[in-house]
Amino acid sequence: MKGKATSFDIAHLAGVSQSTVSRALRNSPLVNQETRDKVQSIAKQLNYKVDKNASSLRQKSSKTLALLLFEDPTSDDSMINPFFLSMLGSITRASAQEGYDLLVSFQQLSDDWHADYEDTNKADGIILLGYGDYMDYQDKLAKLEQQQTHFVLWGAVDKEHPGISIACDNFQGGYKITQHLIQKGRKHFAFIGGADSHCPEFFERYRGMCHALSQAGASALPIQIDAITTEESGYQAAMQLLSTGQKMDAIVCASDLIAIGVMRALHDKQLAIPQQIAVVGYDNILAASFTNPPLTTVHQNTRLAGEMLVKSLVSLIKGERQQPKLLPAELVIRQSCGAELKR
Amino acid sequence: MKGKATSFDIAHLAGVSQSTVSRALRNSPLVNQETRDKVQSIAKQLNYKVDKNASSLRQKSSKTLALLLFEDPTSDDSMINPFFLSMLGSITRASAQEGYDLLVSFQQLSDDWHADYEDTNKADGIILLGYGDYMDYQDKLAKLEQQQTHFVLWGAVDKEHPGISIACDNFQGGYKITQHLIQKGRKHFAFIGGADSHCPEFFERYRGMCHALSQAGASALPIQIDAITTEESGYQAAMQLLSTGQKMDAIVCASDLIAIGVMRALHDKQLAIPQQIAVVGYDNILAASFTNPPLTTVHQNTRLAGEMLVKSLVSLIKGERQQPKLLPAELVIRQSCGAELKR
DNA sequence: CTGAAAGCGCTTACAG
DNA sequence: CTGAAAGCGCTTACAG
Repeated sequence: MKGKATSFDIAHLAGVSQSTVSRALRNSPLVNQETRDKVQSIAKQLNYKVDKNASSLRQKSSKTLALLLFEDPTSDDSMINPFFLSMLGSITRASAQEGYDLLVSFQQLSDDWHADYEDTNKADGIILLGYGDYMDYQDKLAKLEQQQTHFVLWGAVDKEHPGISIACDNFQGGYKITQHLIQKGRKHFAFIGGADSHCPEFFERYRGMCHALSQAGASALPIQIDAITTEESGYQAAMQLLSTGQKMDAIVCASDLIAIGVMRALHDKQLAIPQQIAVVGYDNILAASFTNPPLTTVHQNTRLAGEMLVKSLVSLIKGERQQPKLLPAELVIRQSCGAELKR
Repeated sequence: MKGKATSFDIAHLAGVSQSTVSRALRNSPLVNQETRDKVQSIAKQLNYKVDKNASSLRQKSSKTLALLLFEDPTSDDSMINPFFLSMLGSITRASAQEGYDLLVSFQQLSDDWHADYEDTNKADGIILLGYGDYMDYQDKLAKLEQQQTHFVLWGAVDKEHPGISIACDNFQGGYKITQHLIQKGRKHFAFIGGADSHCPEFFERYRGMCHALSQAGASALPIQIDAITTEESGYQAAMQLLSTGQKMDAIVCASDLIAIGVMRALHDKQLAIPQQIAVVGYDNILAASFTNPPLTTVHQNTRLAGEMLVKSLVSLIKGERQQPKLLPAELVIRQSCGAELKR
């Protein structure tokens, strides 16, 4: 036998028609048990595998999902946020569980989004993941929607924007962690991370924080300084913040990576964490439990998130209607939010 | 126009044959510049995209690579080793750069390896990644080889086993880090991690260590305790090690995750790192720079590794012969290997 | 430079 | 329960 076996080869050997082979291999109840067994055993012997290209072409479905991770335009290619890597892991697992293959690709926002996976019939649907400037890609989402692409989005749940999104409750996360700091006696807050609609996830965290603050009777809004999700950006932002000379005893960061940068800045300036300034993060990446002091943060259940994302997308592909979903945020208390203030 | 546009629709609109459309879209020099432009502009208008299933079926090449990450059988599904996640990132990037899509999947070793990606023509080649018991999958590799699957393997470069492998020089890494510890005055060594042919990567690191030791005139072999690559496993192994009561002042760990567990054990036992016992790891994951004290480790250049893996595989697919490749290991000195011994 | 035709390897109505 | 046939949407020899 030269080259790979095809269903015709099997048909020939089994003495049946090729259509019957196809049916038998797909376990069609239409075909006689005996014939089916015979065909299947020959297929196994020949190490036959159905050609997915042919099958997908014919069925107009590839049983494949595509994961698009878009990255902060400014982040160097050195490192991807560990949080997304962890999401990637859980999405991979969830896809396999649902019987779908997973295509993975990173997108620089600058690219001419070649999210062609569905247009080219390589994937049946797309999962979109990543922080980044929401305004920049909003019209790309609209375009996807208009082309009737099946897709789900990780991030901010928002009725306004196109597509189904799954997200952790960022407002709740920001609220909870701030409330905790207030209980610990903190009074003067700063927030580091983009707090506007360009960054809806960060913005929600910020709004949650403000809510907790106003509930506690704080008069002033917290100081806020922009930063993207990198350690360096967090470091720079903290330096800028400190140079203002404003009084503060707690810094809420939009992500753990930012928080790690902030802690480095505070160490450089010889400010004690948490005695002088408490620092908290968001995401609960592995490194957060090893910082000095260990970082208090908000955990997002990536396993569950990946599952929801995949399941929703699969439902969408099957033509079912889907609702956006909001997952709870969990506070992880470690030492960086710390001790009571010494007055 | 109902449904997606096909090359026939374009042919119709452009007033040429479908074959010409196909040629024009692939920029064939055979077709008249004018015709080509016309076809391409119509295609753009219709938002036409070639169907990859049809095209792959016809060309017998999918321009897709598959990445198979196999995991430690015992590791819970909670976490993938950050080192592999980082490899995954660089492989994704490298694939895109080479013009290939990337299919990602995790394999439990227990599974009936459905590495069917190439058999089903869904991928042109496979990248294999992961620690794990080498003996367990050796025959699977042999089978891949026998089926003439194109694949590259990350891990131990070894003439014996089937397939092309790319690896960091684990022997060199183990050698360098041990040598460094010897210079710092350490005398009594232990190694934590599987040191036998089931785990060729760890074994090489171990052998590098032994070489440095014997070169320095150490008489005895280091104590060695098995552990898989998880924090918990490292913790357990260290506890076991400490319970032996053996004299030691340096623990060399086969991975950072193991080292992190070992450090936790030493803290629990109130042993000062590095004053009483130095600890070093391997992989240079992000968390390693935040441990207390920061972990001395060996860095593997994942960006380069991903590139080599992808490039070698692509060459293999093109029918070129390939050689295994060995990348250098880089020592990353932090504080856990530490201060001079106080005597 | 262009077109008509064959064929990649399947799945699935249609007819029996 | 089975077979002959059509067709998924391309690419590429072949002929002109």
